[in-house]
Amino acid sequence: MIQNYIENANFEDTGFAYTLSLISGKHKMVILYCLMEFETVRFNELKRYLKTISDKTLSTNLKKLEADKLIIRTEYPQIPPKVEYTLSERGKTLMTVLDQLCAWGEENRLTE
Amino acid sequence: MIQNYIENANFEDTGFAYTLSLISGKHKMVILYCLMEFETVRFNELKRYLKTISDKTLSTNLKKLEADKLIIRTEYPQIPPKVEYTLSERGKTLMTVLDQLCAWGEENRLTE
DNA sequence: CCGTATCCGCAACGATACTG
DNA sequence: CAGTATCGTTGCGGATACGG
Repeated sequence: MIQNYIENANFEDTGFAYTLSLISGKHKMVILYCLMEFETVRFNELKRYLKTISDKTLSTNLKKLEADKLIIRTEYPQIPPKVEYTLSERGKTLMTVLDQLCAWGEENRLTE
Repeated sequence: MIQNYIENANFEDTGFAYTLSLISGKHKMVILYCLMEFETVRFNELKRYLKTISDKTLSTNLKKLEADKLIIRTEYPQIPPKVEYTLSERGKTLMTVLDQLCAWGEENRLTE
C-alpha cells in the first residue's frame, strides 16, 4: 500500500499526503470536530467554539474545507444573513478514520 | 471519544492533536515511510530519498522524531562517522494507523 | 560523513476596521 | 450576521558555509 510510493519517491501523490493536505493547518480539525458534535453550526457559533480564531482565518479554512467537499455550506438569503455549515457524507467517513488517530494518541501519549 | 473534548474546548489536549503534532511538517511522514521500507537508514541515504530536503531541515526533523520516541538513532563512534536510524516499536504501531489514513486518501481522492 | 550556524523568503495566522 | 480588506507578525523550511 504505502510501499508502492517509495520506489518513485513521489510522496506528494500518496493517499496519505493527500489526506493530510485536507486537514493541515491549525484549525481545520477543530472545525470538523465541532461539526461532528453539533452537526449544524453557524459562522459566529464556530468562532466562539474556536475561541481565538480570527474572522479571516476561519473564513479561509471554511472555504478550503468546502472546496474539498468535506463540509456543506448552506446560505439563507435573509437579513440578517444566516449561513449554516455541516459535515458532508465524505467528511463523515474521514472522521471515522481520524477517530482512530485520536485513539492512538490517547493510548500512546508519552508519560513525561 | 472525541466528543469529550468539545465541552472544555481544549483541543490541544486531544489525542488527535497530539498524534498530528508528532507527524506535522513537510517531511516527517516521508522519513517514517522510508524507515518502514528500508528499516535501517543512514543520514545521507535519507537525504537522497527525500531529494530536496536540506541538511538543517532533515536534522531538525530527525531530532523531533527521536525526541518523540518514534525513531531510534544509533551512533557508531568511528571516523568517518556513521549514524543509523530505525523505527521504534512505538513508531511501528503509529505506522499501522497512518496506513489507514493513506487508504482513505486513495479511495476518496476527488476526481477532478 | 554527519551534522551545526547563519541568514533569508514565504505562507499561514492574527488584529483591526469596515460592509451588505 | 457573515463575512472582506488591510496590515503586521511569526515560524517553518531552504540555501549556503563551515566544523568535528
